[in-house]
Amino acid sequence: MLRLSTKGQYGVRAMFELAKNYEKGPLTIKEIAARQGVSISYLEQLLNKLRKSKLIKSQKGPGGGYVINKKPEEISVGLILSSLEGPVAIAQCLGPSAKGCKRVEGCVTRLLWKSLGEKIEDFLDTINLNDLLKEETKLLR
Amino acid sequence: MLRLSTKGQYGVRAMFELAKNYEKGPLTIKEIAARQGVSISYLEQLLNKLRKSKLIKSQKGPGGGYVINKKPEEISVGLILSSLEGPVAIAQCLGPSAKGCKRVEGCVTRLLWKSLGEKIEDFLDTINLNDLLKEETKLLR
DNA sequence: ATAATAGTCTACTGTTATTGTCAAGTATTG
DNA sequence: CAATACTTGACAATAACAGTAGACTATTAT
Repeated sequence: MLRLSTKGQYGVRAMFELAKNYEKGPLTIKEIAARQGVSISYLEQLLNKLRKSKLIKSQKGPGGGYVINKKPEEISVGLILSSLEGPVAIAQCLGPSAKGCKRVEGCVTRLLWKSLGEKIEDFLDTINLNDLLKEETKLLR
Repeated sequence: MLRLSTKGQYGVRAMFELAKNYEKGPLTIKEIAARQGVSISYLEQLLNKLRKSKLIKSQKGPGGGYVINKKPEEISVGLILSSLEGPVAIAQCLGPSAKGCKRVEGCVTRLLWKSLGEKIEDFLDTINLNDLLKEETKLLR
């Protein structure tokens, strides 16, 4: 239960690659796709969304590619995921298109999902790309 | 993102109804379905799973129905959800059928999803049906 | 006994979201 | 101006979800 789509997973991994590379200049989509074993076409869509939410910027032409648009410590995993998949919405009655559920008032389970959602978002917002970078150097040691 | 299926939502609500009723004897599936506005056939499947994991017991024949099999405070929301939908598995590489991902060692994002999953399970395990009952009386006051 | 009640089980179907692929086009640099 | 690389939108396969249907079994009250 509560599976995250591959979109979110690939997206975070791509951002992680970009963060690792951000002082060396742009990374081509081809390179990112190769490192992750994902198709270029699919990755394009994700990077597109991330670019539109200003988390990354792109540079065309030879030598171009993608770079993160903020420092790694300023980009939380929560930001990445909400750019790609919208806000956490455990139940429909909590999402942007809330409708149908007539028991909004006094609905105990709704409160439950709401507070779970908040817990998750809090967690995701406290973790940024720099944390992941540090985590990796720790693992490789 | 991270939507919970209706299966989980209906299941928790059904268990909540049963908890409210548990001292008054069995509740028929018909009654539960009516209170929730869900079809009997669909609800059956859920109650079946809950019965198989011993969270509820059933009684056939006139006057029969379903009753919870433990005290409300002994049934956590986490238990209910994992009976219905299996364990929390944010990413495939964490689930029971983990396969494909060759970067298991040193995969930073995998650790991220793992600890998120644990956070979620911890939260769900700390909340039981009695908590929800108390919450409701608070809301109705 | 037997009729009425109530749960059990399995198979099937429509819908929706996910997970991609493809192709034609646009912009930038050397 | 050619090579490189990003942009966009349409489309298709697959899987998961959500729900329906029907035939069956067990229990109780009369």
